[in-house]
Amino acid sequence: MLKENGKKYHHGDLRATLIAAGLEMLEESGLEKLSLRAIAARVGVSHTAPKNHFDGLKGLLTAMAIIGFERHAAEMQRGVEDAPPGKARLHAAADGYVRFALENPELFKLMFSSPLLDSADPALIDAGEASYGVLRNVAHGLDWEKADEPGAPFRTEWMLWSLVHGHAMLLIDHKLTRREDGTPYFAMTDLMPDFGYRDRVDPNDVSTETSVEAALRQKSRYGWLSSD
Amino acid sequence: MLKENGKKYHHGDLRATLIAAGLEMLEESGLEKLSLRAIAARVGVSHTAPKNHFDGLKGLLTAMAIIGFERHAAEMQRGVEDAPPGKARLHAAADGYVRFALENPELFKLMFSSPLLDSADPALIDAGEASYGVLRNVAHGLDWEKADEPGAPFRTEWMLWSLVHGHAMLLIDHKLTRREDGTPYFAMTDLMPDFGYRDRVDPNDVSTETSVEAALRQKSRYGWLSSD
DNA sequence: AAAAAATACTTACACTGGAAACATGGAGGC
DNA sequence: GCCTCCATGTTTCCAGTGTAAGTATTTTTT
Repeated sequence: MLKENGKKYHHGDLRATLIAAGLEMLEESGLEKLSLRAIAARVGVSHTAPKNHFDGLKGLLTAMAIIGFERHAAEMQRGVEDAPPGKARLHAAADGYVRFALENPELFKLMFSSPLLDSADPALIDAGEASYGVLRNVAHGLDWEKADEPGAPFRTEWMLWSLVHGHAMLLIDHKLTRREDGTPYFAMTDLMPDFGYRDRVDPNDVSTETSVEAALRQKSRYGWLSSD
Repeated sequence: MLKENGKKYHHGDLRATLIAAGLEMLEESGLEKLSLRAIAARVGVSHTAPKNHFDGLKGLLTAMAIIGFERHAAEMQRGVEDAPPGKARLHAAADGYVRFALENPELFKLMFSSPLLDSADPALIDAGEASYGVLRNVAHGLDWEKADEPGAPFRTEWMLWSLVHGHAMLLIDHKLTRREDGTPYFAMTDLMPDFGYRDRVDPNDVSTETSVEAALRQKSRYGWLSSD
């Protein structure tokens, strides 16, 4: 019933506890030093116990990345909802994207470290798409020179995503100088041309979609691929 | 003199051979599966032999990343020199940046995986700055709404770098759909607003530099930091 | 020729993730 | 109440990793 150390043989909610401990240790010691054995030890369980809940280390990391994408989406969505409709929402989403990356650098790197994750996990793909969807919604309001050229709206989505993701990555890797307090010198707004904004654009309206765009949308799941 | 297997005790040029073998195996099997022992085995040498030429695995990976930055710079520079002065050089450099990343995805990831590298290595920093310098030279010709706002030219450099780097990263991580033949759907030109271009801008002309920009330049070494 | 330095090897250690066999305890059927 | 089933966690073992210490060999210098 009770083991000599007072702990029960069955943990109760080992799966959630392992994920939480993993997320803690991830930001504490970095992705490189994270090990299955260390996480299990912190929880007070043998290093093979996680096998019952995850498919090895890769499975645990994947579960952690899913939480990451959910928080990432929430961080952006919160800003979007607090901002008035229009261009302010574009800026809120973009800044939220970078803010999350700066506040959770190791988790952010994990989320985009495909070789360590089970890229085929449907839950991971869904979480990633949901996160990307927030950015996608504001990108569809963007008005610029190439907003009506062939391949739009992917052209617009991917331009915005590349800009935001690149800035986040370069900041995390310490390739871009920051201020004394660690904040970036430029907000995403400062690095964006003064795009126009079309209000009330429905990203799911496919009535004007060309055949090429439709094929792209089917195939790409809005930019996310299910496997490498 | 000769060992029983016919090989000499001294290799001759072990350092260069290890780097070459590491670069081969990197693109063959990926960064995750790369090990010091495997590289040494391919060269036909004991797994501790590299210790005489590199500071452990981190040292070897750093040497490989330096080669990577040199090739990266060369790939961009080649395109720049073949293009006529002006905006064409911007496009050539940007496309070269992405092309290198797509042709050497594992090496590119290694170059920006700071925890695996010796970020303080002066040779690594120099190589990284030289590579960034190619992009920086064309960025200084860019003319856009914010080319004269506070913080320029860093504002312009970092905007361009973020856009290009983000697109390369997302393509490598298979987050953006590609064409059947593996090439991206959009060239960097397609993802850039129609920037104007000012010919004959000298990026090293500091005569009009503000004090803030000067401080940034001193501190950042043009965006590259020597340590994490 | 002798001494010194560079280079590579052998051995050993503390880690890692994973597989296999075993122990425990809760849940549902009788 | 009892008993079996099975989810859960443990123990033990294995192959593989990077690194350090001490040793052997070759080259270079003195």
